[in-house]
Amino acid sequence: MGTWRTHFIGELRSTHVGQQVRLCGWVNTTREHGDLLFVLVRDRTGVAQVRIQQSRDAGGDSRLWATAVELGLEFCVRVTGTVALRPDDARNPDMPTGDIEVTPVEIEILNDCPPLPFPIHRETEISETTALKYRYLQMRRPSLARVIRLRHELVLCLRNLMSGMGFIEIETPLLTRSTPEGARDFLVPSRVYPGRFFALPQSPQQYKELLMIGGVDRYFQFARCLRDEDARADRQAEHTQLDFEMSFVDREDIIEVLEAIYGGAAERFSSKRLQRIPIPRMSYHEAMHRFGSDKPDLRFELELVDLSPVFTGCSSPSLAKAAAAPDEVVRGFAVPGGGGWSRKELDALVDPATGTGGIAWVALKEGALRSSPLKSALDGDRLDALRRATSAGPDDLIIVAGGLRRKTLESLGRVRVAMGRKLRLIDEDVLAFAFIIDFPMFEWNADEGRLEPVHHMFVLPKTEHIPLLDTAPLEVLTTQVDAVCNGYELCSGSLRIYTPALQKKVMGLIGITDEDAQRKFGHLLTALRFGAPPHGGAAPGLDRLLMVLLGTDRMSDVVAFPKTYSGRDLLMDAPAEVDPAQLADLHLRVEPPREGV
RNA sequence: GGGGCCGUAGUGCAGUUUGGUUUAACACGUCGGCCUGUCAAGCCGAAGAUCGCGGGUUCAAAUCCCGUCGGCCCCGCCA
Repeated sequence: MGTWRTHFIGELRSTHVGQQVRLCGWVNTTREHGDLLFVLVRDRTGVAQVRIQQSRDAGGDSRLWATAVELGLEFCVRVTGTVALRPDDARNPDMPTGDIEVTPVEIEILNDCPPLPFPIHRETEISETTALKYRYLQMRRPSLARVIRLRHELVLCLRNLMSGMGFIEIETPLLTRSTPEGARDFLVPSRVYPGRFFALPQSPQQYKELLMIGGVDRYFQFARCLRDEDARADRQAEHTQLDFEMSFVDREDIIEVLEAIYGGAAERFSSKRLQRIPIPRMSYHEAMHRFGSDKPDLRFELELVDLSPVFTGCSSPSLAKAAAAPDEVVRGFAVPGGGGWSRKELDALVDPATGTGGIAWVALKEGALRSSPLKSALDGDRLDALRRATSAGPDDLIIVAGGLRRKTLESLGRVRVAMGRKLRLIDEDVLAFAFIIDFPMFEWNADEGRLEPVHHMFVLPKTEHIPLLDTAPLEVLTTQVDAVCNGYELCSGSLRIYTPALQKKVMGLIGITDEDAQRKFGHLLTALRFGAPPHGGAAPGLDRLLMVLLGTDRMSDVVAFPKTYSGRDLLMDAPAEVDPAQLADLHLRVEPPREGV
């Protein structure tokens, strides 16, 4: 405990009565009653009451009183005194330390404190700007303090778990090289090599493969991953992954590790119950077609169904085409009770700015068509067929979309989630984990006219699909496995390509020339030649895991010092300009932003 | 790159739709006073706001318009 203090405040109980204690902390609140003053002092473990009396004839101490009345909120103090039992009628059963109070012999003001930008002891809402600027004060509030502590305990638990399973923790460089593909890199200019740059890692992907080639066999690390892309509520420029990799394994072995991680974390750190045990698996194809997402929220239904038969040969040219074309779909679902929604509510469903363009709706009233932009296409018995296909009730709303497969399914998926929220179908006490498997290897990038990897170029295809690389690369499925929960992607993993020939072939398919491959990935291709073992791994995101365990939808709620939506650090005021001499050292010259670029 | 919401004392907010009876309200905090068992203590009083910034419309702007800055959220982006 050291010499500064004898006890943590939150541990004081009636068993300490009579003991001399010395406590350090902050003034949580003060309450003055003429001759009697109550000061609540708080440290990270809790709050306890200190009682000071003024009148000497009642045992008061004028010097002590003079100090005590000076105390303001959040003064940093040390209190030396005796733990006393409170009178029976003055105990506070709502307070862990509510049976006792401290009678001080000395109160030392270690540091005073100006009026606060926001209250600490009362957890009022704070604007994001103020909260982030004074994050160290927000951290004194029990709610954030608890999250930060929980994050530590989760990390500790996972570290022990990984070590127990034979993984060893290895740090990989933060200063590394930029590689093509993937997100935009954060760059660090080299002073020693003019015109050259380090990149901060988007993930330790190549290093961990090199560790396997190095015979490490089982590696893990809590890795910071940095990507210079725009934020989302669940996405910061930097985040942490429990990165791991293992040799001589199948996909099943990776899933086993992930089950241990997620099972352990959910059991120890969440009061929510697992929806299904063991964690169910679903193919990418099934997830996209049933839920319109590769990270489906399985806490509610509203599943997408095939509506092609309903619209085959209908009078709407786009739906008729979508029902027939092999690369298009027509799907939809019924929204219970949505038939009576206003035109405004219905129009809000279809907004290209929110990624729900191309959505159509059919509003029913007492089983009949109330209104729909598809009215003319629902001639004859098509309306009945649509009702049957979606199992729609008489006053439901039916959501319909047809068009290019991926875009249409994703639009439907967004509407599905919006409807799940609007109708409050989501059970907040559930953790609906799933493993998504059998991802395609590539998707077609129409803008650039080339194949690009769905995950990354190191993913090993399923063995039986390797021949398809030559004949039908878009049909190749891989060993990738994603862990999802409550609509969030928590983790991505896979077996990796471990022969130089296959790796070169995949690089060629995505348009990397042999020359480029050698220049940018020569280190890896060379390493693969030296008896690289079959290997694979995954990288569970720590921040997102905490989010679902705690039930928050904002990553900044689980990070000690988060950035703003636009990527600034309001506390340190970063990014910031630097001294011209620093730029000169780095051989850099700053040009003002160009207009309209 | 595109779209939406927000910005009013230290903090959180009302007022903005329909410009003028508003001296910009309320709560917490701050300051002063009262109070011997409070625990979101209570009671009385006071100070504290060029309504994010710039421009415009108008007899008159927190309120309407344009621009800009900042925060939040979505699409794109994020292997």
